Amino acid sequence: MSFKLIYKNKNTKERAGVLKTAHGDVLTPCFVPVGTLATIKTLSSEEVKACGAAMIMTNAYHLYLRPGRDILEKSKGLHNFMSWDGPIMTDSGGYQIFSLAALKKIKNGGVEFTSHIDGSKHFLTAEDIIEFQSILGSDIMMPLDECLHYPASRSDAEDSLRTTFDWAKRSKAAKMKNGRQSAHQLLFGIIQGSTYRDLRKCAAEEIVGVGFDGYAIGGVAVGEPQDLMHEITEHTADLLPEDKIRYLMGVGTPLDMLGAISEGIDLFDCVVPTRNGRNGQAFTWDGELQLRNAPFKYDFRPIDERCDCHACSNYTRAYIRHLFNTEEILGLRLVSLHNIYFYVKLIEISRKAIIENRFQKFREEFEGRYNNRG
RNA sequence: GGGGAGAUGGCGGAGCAGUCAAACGCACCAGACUGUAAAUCUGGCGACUUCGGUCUGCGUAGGUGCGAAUCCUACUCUCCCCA
Repeated sequence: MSFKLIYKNKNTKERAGVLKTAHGDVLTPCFVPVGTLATIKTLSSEEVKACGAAMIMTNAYHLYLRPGRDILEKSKGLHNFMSWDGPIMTDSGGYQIFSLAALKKIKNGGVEFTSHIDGSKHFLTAEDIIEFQSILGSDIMMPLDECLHYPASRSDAEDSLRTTFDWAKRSKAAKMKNGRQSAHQLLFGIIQGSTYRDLRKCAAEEIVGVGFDGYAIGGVAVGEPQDLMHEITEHTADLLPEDKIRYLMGVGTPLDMLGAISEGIDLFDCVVPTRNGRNGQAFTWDGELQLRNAPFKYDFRPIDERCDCHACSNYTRAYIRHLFNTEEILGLRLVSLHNIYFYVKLIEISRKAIIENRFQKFREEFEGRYNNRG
């Protein structure tokens, strides 16, 4: 058993648990920062750790292109390569089929794509992706899947589901075949199905039927309205076994995450705190700040007066605005650092509230304050 | 003293009779960003506006012409070269 449920409210759906991995335990709910190219952009592994992040995510597809298999093999895996000794999850490249659609073609057993770097052609099967992730030595592997845009036609969603299911089975078989080399690695199943409730149900049954160490809900936050995203998330989460970890892929904003926790989600990853941070947006207990904006010119308070992260303990909004204004790299770093710290803290505090049976009240208070910015 | 070049919106800099409220860049002001081809992208940037327009505008003052940032005259100011 890799996942243990520690607390589950009888009337509501939020849960607290612990996921055991080869590089340590992950307390859930948990937010996982995204470091696609084996770096949480602008931050060192030590800094990310200091933010309190328990686990990070990188991307197999991107690392396959650069630095490539050879270097990762010779560096003795990803943990060693990037000096991160905690748990690592690796995304397969399924999202890149979505985001780099023009460069991709789904063929029997895998995906053919044109490298966005040098234009070279590659064909990767579901098995290749698993094998590569075993070279990376990640603690959690994701199978190749297809993530559709919103809106997707029903027939596209059905076709895509068949592909994703086929890849899921092949991924699991490939992992089994790897034997001892992958024995310490977890493999999650991904539930797709776009916005079609019955397809989500069908996908959940099939994927759960194959049996994975955890279950991911994919294909959300791809352009659909917020309400719909939550509706699909809750509906899909309800279809998953209670004793397995549930991962909502690519979500989200602070409000999205608290909503999803209420829908029974345990794990999140999202680029928002880092990408938006690099673009000058800071997340605080009082809402979001666009630190590049003129009103911060003379604002000598920290980003968030309630935050004790490195950036908030030492620097002011006026200074950070100045750094953005002058395109100094430190600005990107300080806001990225704060945002990750804030995300991690928010979910940590949520976990505590869940265990103390007061999560809904906490969420209400947080939302009230967060939306009432000023 | 002689000869030459030029003055365009916050700055740099196109335009050289109509399609010019004036390219482009910078600066400035906003907005977006959800399993990262993102330190990126989008929009605004004379005034007023019932959002259709209206007015004021390309050093200053006149003039030509249906029409001028664009042509002519004078003036003011800058820069370069020669003494």
